[in-house]
Amino acid sequence: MSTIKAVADLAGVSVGTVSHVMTGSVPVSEPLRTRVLAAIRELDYHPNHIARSLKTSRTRTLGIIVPDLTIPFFPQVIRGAETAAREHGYTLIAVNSDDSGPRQKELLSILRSQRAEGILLAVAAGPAPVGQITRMVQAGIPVVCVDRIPDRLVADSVSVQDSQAAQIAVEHLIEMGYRRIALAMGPLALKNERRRLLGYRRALRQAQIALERSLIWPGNLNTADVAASCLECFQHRKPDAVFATNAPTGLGVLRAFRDLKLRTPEDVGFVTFDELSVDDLFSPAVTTVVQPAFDIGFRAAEILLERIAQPELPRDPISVRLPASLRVRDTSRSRVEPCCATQN
Amino acid sequence: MSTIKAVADLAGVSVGTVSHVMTGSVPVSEPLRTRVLAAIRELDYHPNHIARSLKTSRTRTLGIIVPDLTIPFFPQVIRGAETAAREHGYTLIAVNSDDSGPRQKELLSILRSQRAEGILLAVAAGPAPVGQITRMVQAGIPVVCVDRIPDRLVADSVSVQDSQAAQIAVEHLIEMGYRRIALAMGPLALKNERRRLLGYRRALRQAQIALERSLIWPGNLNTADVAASCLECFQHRKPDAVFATNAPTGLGVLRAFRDLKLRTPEDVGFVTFDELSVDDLFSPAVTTVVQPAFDIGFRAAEILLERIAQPELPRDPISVRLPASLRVRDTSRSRVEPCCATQN
DNA sequence: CTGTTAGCGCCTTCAA
DNA sequence: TTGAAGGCGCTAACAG
Repeated sequence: MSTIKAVADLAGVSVGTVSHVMTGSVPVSEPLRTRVLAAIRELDYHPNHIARSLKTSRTRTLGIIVPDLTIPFFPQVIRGAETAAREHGYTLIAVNSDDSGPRQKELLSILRSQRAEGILLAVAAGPAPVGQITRMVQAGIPVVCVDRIPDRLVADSVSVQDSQAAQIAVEHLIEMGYRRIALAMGPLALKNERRRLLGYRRALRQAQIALERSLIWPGNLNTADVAASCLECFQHRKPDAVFATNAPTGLGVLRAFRDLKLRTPEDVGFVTFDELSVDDLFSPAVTTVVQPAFDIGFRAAEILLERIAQPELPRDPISVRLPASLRVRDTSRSRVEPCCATQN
Repeated sequence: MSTIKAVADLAGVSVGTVSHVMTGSVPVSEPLRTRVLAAIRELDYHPNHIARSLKTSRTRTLGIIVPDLTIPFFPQVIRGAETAAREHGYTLIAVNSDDSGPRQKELLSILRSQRAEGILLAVAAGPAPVGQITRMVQAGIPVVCVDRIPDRLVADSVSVQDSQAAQIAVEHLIEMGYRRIALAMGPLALKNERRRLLGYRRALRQAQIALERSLIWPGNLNTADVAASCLECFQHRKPDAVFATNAPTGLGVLRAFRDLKLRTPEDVGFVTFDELSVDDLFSPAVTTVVQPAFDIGFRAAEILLERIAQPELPRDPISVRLPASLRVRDTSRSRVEPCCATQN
């Protein structure tokens, strides 16, 4: 691997001159410029970012920690963040926490050692070590939370308008004629889930439907477990529709439907957060609350980059909440009023 | 951000001693050890990987370039590679090339500047600059190709057994009673696609079915385009089954079926490479050639790490071809012999 | 066992 | 406009 010195020698100039043509910070005469450029090509020289970073203490690197890259939502967030990062000459490095608190801690530490200039974080569902994050921010490494918003943490965050999203979903079900609407949700420890519950309650209240505690089913984000407990729940008090507040839960509910031989929407209505299948080609075509995943990543990265660019301004935490949209498909078409579906 | 010197000062030792307790390369007496550890915690010290790398010229970082993170196949490959990397104390950084040759070139350059110690590469579909890759390998940065194997490039590679995978899919269709089997495939410029074509031909030959040129439909990996041209193809000579050699193409074919109001398997049989939907919950449940995506990533990373560990051994290129499996579902059950489906 | 010190490759004053 | 030189934070001899 050739060094700046090798280039300088070959071009017959000093390392300083080579550096100048590379950074463009100081003007260099055309003949020297040309010779340097030729030497660079000749040697297939790739400047050592490591050394540059050590000198400048700028790595131009952002980190993003997600629970699991194979959940379709996150790659989109990453693409959004990557796009924003690239526009500013930054590289994004993505890692998985497996929803494990300890692993997240370790990753945060690694990223910090790598001197990532800022971090996008979809917090692990487990007990989150808020202290570490606070310390990072205090140490001058901005952190922006995406999607998952941890409790008790004052930080920038970008996510969907949880309660509004849940509300439109439930309102839609109500409009379709459903009344006994169950809420299959994730752990109440997650703020997002609590806010989705809020939207659910609000929709019911506005429709003057009494809330039934037994129709609220908290889960653990594990599809198999959700499927099992959902079977259980259906024994007791059968709802006429189910709204799932996240994708793993939604899949679990669908599995339970299959095992119970329940058809949607004939036997039970269904709406879920997040696209469960790749395309509209498959049935049941599930009515879905679609999050602006790319935009969430993009906006979060923009905020992060701004914090990096202006570290001295300790403004109040920025909270961006982007609207979700409802994609009405087959699973929520009521038997009662089959022709009133509001498509979009 | 505190430095090793700050830790040394606080602990009342020299920087060398701190370094020793961190790396464990040299024994340190217990009392000093304790004091150093305390100082590290006290200062929330995170060793600067940048500086360490500059000194040791080891970054313990691997790069992986994929066409598009949002294609479900790749996150699994990445998880596999990440797992292997982690077992060896390496970090994996993943980036998207958008199937663009120039972008891939740029990423390779960035990764090289970052001093990634090795690179996993799923080459962009466009014209691939083989020279750059060869140069990297010559410069001592091993490259292992995953999934996509470029032409005219002598390099390590890990992918699925393309021809075998295609063959079992087509054999299955034949066994199900289909005879006029169309092949919806990607560009012939990709070696993988050519090998899948080979498997198709072999299956037909062994079943003594004549090959019909008009039933081979090369495409461009774009779902919408495939759907359109597939409609076209169906005008001419209607096959009784279609085998798609990759996921975007498979989706395109399904769209065409929908537009043509063709049902599977009643009107036409269908098998595709790669899972199209998340779960078995959706219909049509598509018979699928499943690639061992995680293992592909895992094995590729292992080979890469071995190359890194033993740079001096210029062995012949390693080519690993992992077997795919056929997941038989509904779209390939023949009307002719409805009860003979070989489940697995 | 512990401390000292010379660079790793680069950027950036500062002089010339 | 160009060159020389210090030092970023750390590790790895080496000396004590």
